[in-house]
Amino acid sequence: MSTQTEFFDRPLRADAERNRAKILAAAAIVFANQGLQATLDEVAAAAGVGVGTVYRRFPDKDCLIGALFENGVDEIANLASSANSMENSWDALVWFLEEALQRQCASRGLREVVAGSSHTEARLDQAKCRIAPAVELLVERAQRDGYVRDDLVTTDLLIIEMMISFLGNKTSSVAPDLWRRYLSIILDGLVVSRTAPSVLHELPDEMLMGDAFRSADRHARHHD
Amino acid sequence: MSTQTEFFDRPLRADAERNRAKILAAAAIVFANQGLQATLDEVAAAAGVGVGTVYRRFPDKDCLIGALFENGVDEIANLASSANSMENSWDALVWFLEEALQRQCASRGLREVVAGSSHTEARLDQAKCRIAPAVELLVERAQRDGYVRDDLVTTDLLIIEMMISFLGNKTSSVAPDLWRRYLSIILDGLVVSRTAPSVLHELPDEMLMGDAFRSADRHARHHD
DNA sequence: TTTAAGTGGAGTTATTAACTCCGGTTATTG
DNA sequence: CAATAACCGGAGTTAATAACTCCACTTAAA
Repeated sequence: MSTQTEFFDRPLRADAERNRAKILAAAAIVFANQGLQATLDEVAAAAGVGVGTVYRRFPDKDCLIGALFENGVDEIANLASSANSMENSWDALVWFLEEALQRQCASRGLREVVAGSSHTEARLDQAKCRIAPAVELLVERAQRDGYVRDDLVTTDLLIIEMMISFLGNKTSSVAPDLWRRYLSIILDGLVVSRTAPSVLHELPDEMLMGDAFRSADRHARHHD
Repeated sequence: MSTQTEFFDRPLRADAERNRAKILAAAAIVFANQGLQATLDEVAAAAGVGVGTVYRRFPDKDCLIGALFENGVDEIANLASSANSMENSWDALVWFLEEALQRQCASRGLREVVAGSSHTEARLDQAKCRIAPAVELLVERAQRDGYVRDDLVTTDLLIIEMMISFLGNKTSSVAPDLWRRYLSIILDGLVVSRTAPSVLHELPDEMLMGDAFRSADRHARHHD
């Protein structure tokens, strides 16, 4: 993180820069838990500053969202690119899904930015648009190499990511890694052939039993 | 549908009963498309009556939701029970998932009622509680019979249903049967062994290519 | 010491959605 | 064909919510 905000402007006063950092840190947590619909008043409270301070540093909500998530979205796009330069195409696919989903499942805000349409920031849309083509490449390569069933369409992967990250957000407060179970199951459904039971991925440990299930969405307040 | 609303009360006047039916029909459509957050004003408009008429027949929103979805929730619970009396336990599981998901994917309101916690109607919760145990039985039987991998936990199925129905709602306006693709993939991931590629379920036709994907959630306005 | 920069948070404004109210209409009944 | 009780529409009320502003006060830094 640089110690100043805009390169061609006077740097912020020390306390102002400190507050800016507090705001971003608080916003990361608040938006991760509640999604983009969280109030800037809540962010301010979490940061221990007044709303005014938030609005002085970030003209409006979208700017804060932009500043907060441009790295995250970019990072996911980069993951897909990096994966494309791995030697084994199946490992690349799995690696990408795990890395990308880990991030999106841990932050509802990030998921909504990647999946959604509810912001004005051009830089986010721009970064978002880099994701799909790279993922499509990943799928095509894994198909060519005979790992992935060939009736799969490249967009299927994007949809699967969307499903899993949705689930991940819903259950993150109760069982942060639960989504890995369903990723495993889906991966087993994507491969071309499985010769014996032993080839099945062992399902990740973390699971939800009985009552814990019901409490899962009582935790995730607000909408769906 | 009976021609009167309450058995021990004077029957409604003919026009009132007609309007009641119109309201329920309109509400079914509106809640299916928009989810439970739709306004009763919108329902009234869709029914071609005034809001007052809606509120005269249904004291509040929850009552309308209750009247509208008790059948639906009950029906899903019954599906699970019926499935349990089918001879082949794998067919039973698949049949239940297809039937239940068809209903929940076609109505965002129904999905929210089944998955969610945002209503006051006791009758709905009551019916809802019948679903989980029946599904758990289904899973256990299919596992005992060696169809389903035994590291699966019974609640996994409920979570899978939740994931798929979420996706189904998001894409229903663009590709109503798209969810079937992902059900197929997941089913392939649930079975204990697949001996050859030919054993893979053929993925359902309907798929989403390129641009259609982006437009999918622009259609599904509101929230997630 | 001076002052420009920064701060908090009460207050403003706009929107939204649930629900009420009442003057006018219509089905039913004797 | 009244008479009337039931019903109707939809403007209006109320309450909540969230984005954003404003200004009297504080503080870093030159």
